[in-house]
Amino acid sequence: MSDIGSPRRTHLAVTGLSPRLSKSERTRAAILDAAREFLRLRPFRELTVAELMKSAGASRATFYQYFNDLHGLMATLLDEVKEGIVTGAQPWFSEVGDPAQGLRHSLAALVAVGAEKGFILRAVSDAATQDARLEDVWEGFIGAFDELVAERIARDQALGLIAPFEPSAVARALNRMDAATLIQAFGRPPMADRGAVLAALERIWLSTLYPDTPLSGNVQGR
Amino acid sequence: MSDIGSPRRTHLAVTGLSPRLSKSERTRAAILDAAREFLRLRPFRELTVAELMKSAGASRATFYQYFNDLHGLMATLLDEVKEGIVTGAQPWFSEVGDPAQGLRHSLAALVAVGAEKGFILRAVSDAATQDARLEDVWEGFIGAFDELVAERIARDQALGLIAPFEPSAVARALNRMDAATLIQAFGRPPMADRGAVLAALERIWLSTLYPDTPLSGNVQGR
DNA sequence: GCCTATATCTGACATTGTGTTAGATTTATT
DNA sequence: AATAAATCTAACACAATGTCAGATATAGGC
Repeated sequence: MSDIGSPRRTHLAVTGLSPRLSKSERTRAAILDAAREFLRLRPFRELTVAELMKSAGASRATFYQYFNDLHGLMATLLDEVKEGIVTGAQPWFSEVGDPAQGLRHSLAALVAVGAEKGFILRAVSDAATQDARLEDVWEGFIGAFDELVAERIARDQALGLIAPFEPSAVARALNRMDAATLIQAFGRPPMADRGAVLAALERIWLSTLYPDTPLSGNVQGR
Repeated sequence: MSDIGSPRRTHLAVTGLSPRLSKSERTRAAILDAAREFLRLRPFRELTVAELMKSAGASRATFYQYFNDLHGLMATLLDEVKEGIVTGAQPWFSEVGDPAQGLRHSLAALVAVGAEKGFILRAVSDAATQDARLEDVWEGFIGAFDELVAERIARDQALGLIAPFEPSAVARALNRMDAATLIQAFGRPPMADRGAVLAALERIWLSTLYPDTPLSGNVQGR
């Protein structure tokens, strides 16, 4: 959790597992909804607090009750995406079954999440450019995968399943490729073809790490 | 040339092939120098016209004599880098000699340029986030390579040198990888190790396109 | 239904940086 | 010295931010 997002908080009436959201929870959700709705169609650079809060149906001052600034809001949106990506990546990381198959499943999940939340990834990476703290959050997010992937590669190298090479630079490059590709393909309308994107990433990852695995199905392109 | 950069221009005293720069040429160069100097160490988000022109030794108003805004300036800086990259990429594109060797040379040149001008690439890609016109320029820059690479792949596929697959998505992914990797590695201090970056890119590109080529030298990492 | 804490609203403010302009002044060139 | 080009100063309007005080509304417990 990135902690960037939230300012002074008041009592936060936690009425048990209330089926209904408290007033402040609803307001907060309305702001996040409005932001998602906006960013699905328009770039972060055009987002202003005033317009956002008009959509959210509250006053500009209220925004600052819930977020320090727009970058804090973006950090919150990123947190939402994190989970989906982390769990989607499990098949390969979990190290059960055929590694190449696991990698394939992980990539498929990554592309699925990317296609759904790509606009958030784009907005966060755009916003990170303008704010040192958010930039740290964003790079921490990607950097975490750098380490996981490098370690995963190293383990299969120890088993002789992957050729011996220094894994960390390769991991970094592949992860940047994924991030940039998802953002390019799904960061804004019009969306690219999911299958084509998946096929490309699969080809590159598998060729690099498990070159003896036959590339399934769409060998001839989509 | 991106045309974004320049505003109203006056007479532009061209005194033949003058060995010395005219006054306006010197001012313009001073601005660009100051920008490069700044961006080598600090991110684009911290660049302001006032501070830039203090370093350049001219008044704030003068800036607007030469550039429409900071994004225009960035477009100009990008133009400088373009050339180096395009010529560096020749070996593979030119299609003489062993393709895998050509690719290797092209990648080496790319990494060399990246290590030198990476901070400009980072600054431009950061700035592109904030300005629709510059964003177009930046994406056009990368998109141009997407097409070149896709065509180059298609040609070797026709010769049976590269496995058959739909080239454009792969080209896009590999190019995004290169851009993001160079920016990550060399976009700001501290700089990454050139050799390690080159080895990683080489491995990925060659595995994907020419998998039967033995990976030279640093197979075991550096 | 009342009361109180919580949340919100309005309207204003100072701040920062942008891009433009007018008119005076410097500098280069011939 | 004369002229044109380049620069300077100083001011302006503008957009957006983040903050604040005080008035007002609203939810939920009693």
